[in-house]
Amino acid sequence: MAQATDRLQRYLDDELEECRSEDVERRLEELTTLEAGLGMERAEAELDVLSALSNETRYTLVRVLVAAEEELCVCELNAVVDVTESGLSHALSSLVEAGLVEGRKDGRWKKYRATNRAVALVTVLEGSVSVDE
Amino acid sequence: MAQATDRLQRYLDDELEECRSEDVERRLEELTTLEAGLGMERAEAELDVLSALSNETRYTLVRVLVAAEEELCVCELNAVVDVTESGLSHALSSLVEAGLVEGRKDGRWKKYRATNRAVALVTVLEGSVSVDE
DNA sequence: CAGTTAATTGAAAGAGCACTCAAGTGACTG
DNA sequence: CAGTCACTTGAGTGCTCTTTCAATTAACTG
Repeated sequence: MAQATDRLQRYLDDELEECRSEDVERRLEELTTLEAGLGMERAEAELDVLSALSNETRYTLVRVLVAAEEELCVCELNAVVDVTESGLSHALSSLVEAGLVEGRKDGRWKKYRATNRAVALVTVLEGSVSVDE
Repeated sequence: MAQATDRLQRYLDDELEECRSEDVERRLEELTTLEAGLGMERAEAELDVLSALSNETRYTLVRVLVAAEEELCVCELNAVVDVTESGLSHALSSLVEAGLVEGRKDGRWKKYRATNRAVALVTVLEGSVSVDE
């Protein structure tokens, strides 16, 4: 990290006309503040949500449940993803943990539906990712 | 898959009063339509974006760049993440590929800034992930 | 133009994940 | 209450992905 601050010092030397070591200190502090920004634990929670979504099987499940706008049975979801029953169960469990779907037992069937969080995220993703790539 | 459709048949038998094999066919078709929904290539693009974001190093970089609201030099970014110079470069390259940041060379320094896509996603994430977890 | 500096690239190791298989739980059914 | 069915859980394994090291490119500097 010593070398890293050296480089930062040279950079600030370039940007500002002159640069004292206090300027480097201040810039480092600014950067740290940016990173802290919203709390660390919150950033971690967001990362958990992203991790849950960033997998073909799980993202497909979420997309389908959001599009369905109703709860679907595990046996129905089994038809849309290409994994074993067990794999599907694991996937759904991750999504529940991330707060992206909710499960409800109905007799011997189990039904899942998308949460508001899932709807919001999928909507923005579909809006912000354009076709040209 | 034969067993899977058997289960779906029994499920629909339960849900509807009666159920013929055509009903199963129809339901399967509906589910496939839900999955196809927006094009497959679009879903893949979205998944690429999610994969790029779902990593601590990369997500931190995006959050910082979004919060900064200006371009930052690689040497500044080096101060906020805990990887080698090389690791940082790899991370930024992934983010560029996903359309989440843009790079610009300025003399011997290189500066990166967040794209609109990144701003939109981070904003929604921060909004939809509540503190209570 | 030789030397230093900023950043990138490729290869290879190490860690982390997503599957599957086998076994288990809870709920209906005859 | 024994059997079947729907789904879940845990352990193990192969594979992907992140990171680092070493080498390279590109730009300024004396």
